[in-house]
Order: sequence, then structure tokens, then C-alpha cells
Amino acid sequence: MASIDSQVQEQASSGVLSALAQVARRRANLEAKNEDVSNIHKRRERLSRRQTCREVSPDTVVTKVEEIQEEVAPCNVTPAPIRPASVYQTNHGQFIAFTQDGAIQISSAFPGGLQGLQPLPLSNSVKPQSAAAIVQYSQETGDVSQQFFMQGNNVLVQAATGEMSGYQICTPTSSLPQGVVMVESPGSMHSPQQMAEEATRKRELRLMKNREAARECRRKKKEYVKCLENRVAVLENQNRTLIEELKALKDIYCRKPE
DNA sequence: TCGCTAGGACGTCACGATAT
DNA sequence: ATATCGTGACGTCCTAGCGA
Repeated sequence: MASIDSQVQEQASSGVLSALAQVARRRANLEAKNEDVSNIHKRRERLSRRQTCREVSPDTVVTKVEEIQEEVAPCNVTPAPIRPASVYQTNHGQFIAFTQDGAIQISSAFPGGLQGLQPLPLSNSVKPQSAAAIVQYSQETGDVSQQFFMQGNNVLVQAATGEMSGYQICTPTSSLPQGVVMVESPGSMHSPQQMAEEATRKRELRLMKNREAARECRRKKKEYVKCLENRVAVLENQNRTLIEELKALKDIYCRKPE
């Protein structure tokens, strides 16, 4: 118990330290802002010249958090819901879901399960898991048109006018509902331009995945911090109770027998 | 109302750990 | 050996709160 307490205290103080570090970072930020950072390209350049994280500062808080997690009683952290498929949201607010068998479904509302999703039949046998592919999707009612680049179970969503213009999009097959077009991405790249496009696409995919991962990571961290705070509250309560109990016992034993 | 500050959320990069 | 994942660090943007 005592060791847990001290660890929780240590955790709290490292929280303070990290807050201080954040203040320092902000100060540095402001100083950096005072330099000429108006140009986005310069900013990019600065980013690219940046030192690596490990060089700048050592690991602190998280390592400790992980150590403590093994000792304290399991918190009621709700695990990420197990979804029957991957679900993505487009910048038009629609949700694209991949079912286990590789089918794609589109919905305008987030699927609690996957009910209410509108099935999107694919034009050929290419499954998203097996090959990279592009789906162009346009709504019947509107002029909104988007492209989805898929590789494995990942999807990259862009407006049809976006950077993926290098891809060849087949002429829509009239039999396809909702203007759905599906093509295989070029299997063999030859020209430097194609290679560059491939590299760009790979990079976009990696960035997208990392974005998702960072979001998930933050969510987990927040949940864990909340859990720790609860734990602190519980321990403080216990501590108070024990102190009162001790006081009462002292009163009994220290009272002089008549 | 305006400027400043703190805090939160996000995207990106780098890197270690783990899986294939 | 290479790919993928998870996460710390950083820079940026946005917003709420506060004092002048």
C-alpha cells in the first residue's frame, strides 16, 4: 500500500514536472513565433531540421505510468469497443465501413453496430485486403465526389480533385449504383513520375495511419490519467479512514487504567 | 473590445518494440 | 531485414478566461 501511495505521489509530481515542461515549451513556442514564421514552407523546413525527440529530452512520465499500472488494482478502463469492421469518416461527414469479408458499406450516420449502412457493391472481385485500389464515390443527389484509396484495410479519403489525380480512374460503368468506380492501382511502376506518385501515396497512407494511431493513443492516455485520478481519490479516502482509526485506538490504549 | 495566456486537441516526426 | 505499431516530443491552431 505504502509503495503504491508513494508511486501515486511520484506520478503526481511527475505530472507537475510535465506541466512545467509544457510551460517551458510554450515559452519556447512564443519565442519561435516571434521569429518570422509566417511562411508555411519555412515552418516545414524548420520541422524537417528538428532534432529527434530522444536527443532533446529523456523519457519521463510514461515509463513510470507503465510501471505503476502493473501494481495498482485494475482500473475500470473501458477497452476500445471491438468493432465488426473498420469505420472511417469522410470530410463530408459520411462513414465508410469495411466488413470482415472486405465489403464496403457507406452510411451518413455513425454505425453503433453497422446497422443502417448502405451496402456498396463493388464492380469486380478485388477485395480491399488483397490489393491497393481506388474507389470513386459520388452521391446521386449531390455533386459531391470523393475518392477512397484502399490498401489492406486502410482507406484514404480525398476529393476527386485531390492529389491523387495521377491515378487513372476508369470510365464509370453504367450498371454501377451511385457512380461507383473501382480500378486496380498500377501494379508495375516504371517511370520516375509513377514511382514518385507511388511514394507520395505510401506517405499519405502512413501519415493517415499515424494520425489515427496518435488519436487513439491520446484517448488511451486520457483514460488512464482519469483512472489514476480516481485511484488517488480512493487512496486518500482510505488514508483518512486509517488515520482516524489509529487515533481512536491510541485513545483507547493510552487512557490510563484506573 | 482587445491583447495575452493557459490549456486542449491535433498532425507530424522520430524511434524503440514487436511482428512477419 | 523489413514492416508495422505505439508513443514521446514538438509545433500549431483554437478557444475560454481575464485584465486593461
